[in-house]
Amino acid sequence: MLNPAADTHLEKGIVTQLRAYLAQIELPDDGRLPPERELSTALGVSRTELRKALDVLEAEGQLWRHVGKGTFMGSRPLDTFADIAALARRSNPAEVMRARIVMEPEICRAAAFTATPEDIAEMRMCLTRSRQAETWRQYEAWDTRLHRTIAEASQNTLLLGLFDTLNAVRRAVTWGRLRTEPVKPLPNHHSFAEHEAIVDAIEQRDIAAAAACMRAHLQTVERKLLDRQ
Amino acid sequence: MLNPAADTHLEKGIVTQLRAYLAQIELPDDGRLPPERELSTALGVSRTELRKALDVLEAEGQLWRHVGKGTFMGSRPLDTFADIAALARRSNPAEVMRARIVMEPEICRAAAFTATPEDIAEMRMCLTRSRQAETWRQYEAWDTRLHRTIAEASQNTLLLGLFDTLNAVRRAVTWGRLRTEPVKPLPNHHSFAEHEAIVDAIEQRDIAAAAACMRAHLQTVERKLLDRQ
DNA sequence: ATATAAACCAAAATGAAATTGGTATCCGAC
DNA sequence: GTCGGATACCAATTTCATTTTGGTTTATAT
Repeated sequence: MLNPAADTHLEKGIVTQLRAYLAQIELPDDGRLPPERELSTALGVSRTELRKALDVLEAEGQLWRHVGKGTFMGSRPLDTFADIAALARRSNPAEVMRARIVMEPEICRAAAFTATPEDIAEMRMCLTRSRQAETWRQYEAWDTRLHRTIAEASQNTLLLGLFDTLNAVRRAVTWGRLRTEPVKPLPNHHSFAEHEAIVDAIEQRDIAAAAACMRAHLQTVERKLLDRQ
Repeated sequence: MLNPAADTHLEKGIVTQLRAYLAQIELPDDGRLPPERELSTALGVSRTELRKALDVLEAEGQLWRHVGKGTFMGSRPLDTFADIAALARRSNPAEVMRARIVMEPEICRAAAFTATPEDIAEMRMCLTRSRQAETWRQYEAWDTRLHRTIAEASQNTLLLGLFDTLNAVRRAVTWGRLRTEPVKPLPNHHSFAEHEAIVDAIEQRDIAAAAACMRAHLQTVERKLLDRQ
């Protein structure tokens, strides 16, 4: 290796050799090609050199790689974070509350316009059931269902899907000591009146009030989370 | 067991016994309760009888069960379809526009508060690049990137994830003839001024204006879609 | 200096084994 | 005969250890 030009030429040679190999090889449906360790012996080059060549092709966008998965021809599938677990891993309770405050009032605004009497009846049922709850767990179940019923009432599949995603992340995020203690919710719990104000606004088709009440409610929830030592 | 009334009474006794047990027991976060085999020995009843009691509570909606998973307090989680393809299949352009009008103005409002100068610089770049676009395709690329930069500027991973999901559905939904024709965007295209108003508002930290401008922009987009024959 | 081989790491896939709600069967008690 | 209890079995699901895979480091030789 006296000459750096010869060196470069050799590396490029591996790239072209790899290109030729990939052009002739029969690939499975998912475009996955053999693991690096196989490929290197098949091409008669060291794994280090093969990886350099793969780096080039990856930079060109001809293939993509992922640890544990393998190396694939074509472009990487959209890594849209629709993955609940991945989202929950990167997020935290503060973000969840902020996201709820951003989304739910507007969903509630839409729902005030589109909710059917049947929707509203279900909301009322959630209200009474949550008041009758004997444990925090039961209360939370009816609270969650109320919020989802409102999202359903928006009559928008996509909004409902986004709401569900948010909710799934909320459940998956680690709340730690923020969790409620195992005591029965008191009758003067702030959420009762706030929930009723929301449903009232929806029933009266007071669109602005519906959004405002939902926002106020969620802000109270957020504040209570911070208050708890 | 000479008396059928006594029989019935005994069964109800198991139900109330189970209710009392569930009220006192400490449940894990997911509301899962011990497997039937444990529960039956813990309560000193046969599995058959326990299952009858569980059937009652399940009919009441107090709990739900699933083979292999277990028995859980509360109501069955609705199968959230966070799957992009499934969402796109059930949705349509109208829903996509409505969802954008619900979400993006509020995300924009948050971004006006949290955007860094670097974020704003990137938004400005998107503005100039979209003006220079030679094709609709290029224009859309920069338009999409502008909207996503705004979502990034909200500094909320979860909101960004929801925005990405919405965007993925938007791309996946069938637009048909609503698609733009392959002509270069005209310099007086409505979006240019609207985009600049949005970025201006964000830069001046005019939170209300940022939300309002984004809402106005998306409403214009929606109207233009309807105008086109 | 550079390339190679080897070892190691964490993410992901894989597969066997255990768990769990649901169901059928058999047996005994009344 | 009917009903409850015990047992065994089934299929869906989870759990856990193992393997595979791309990425990284280290040591060695030329």
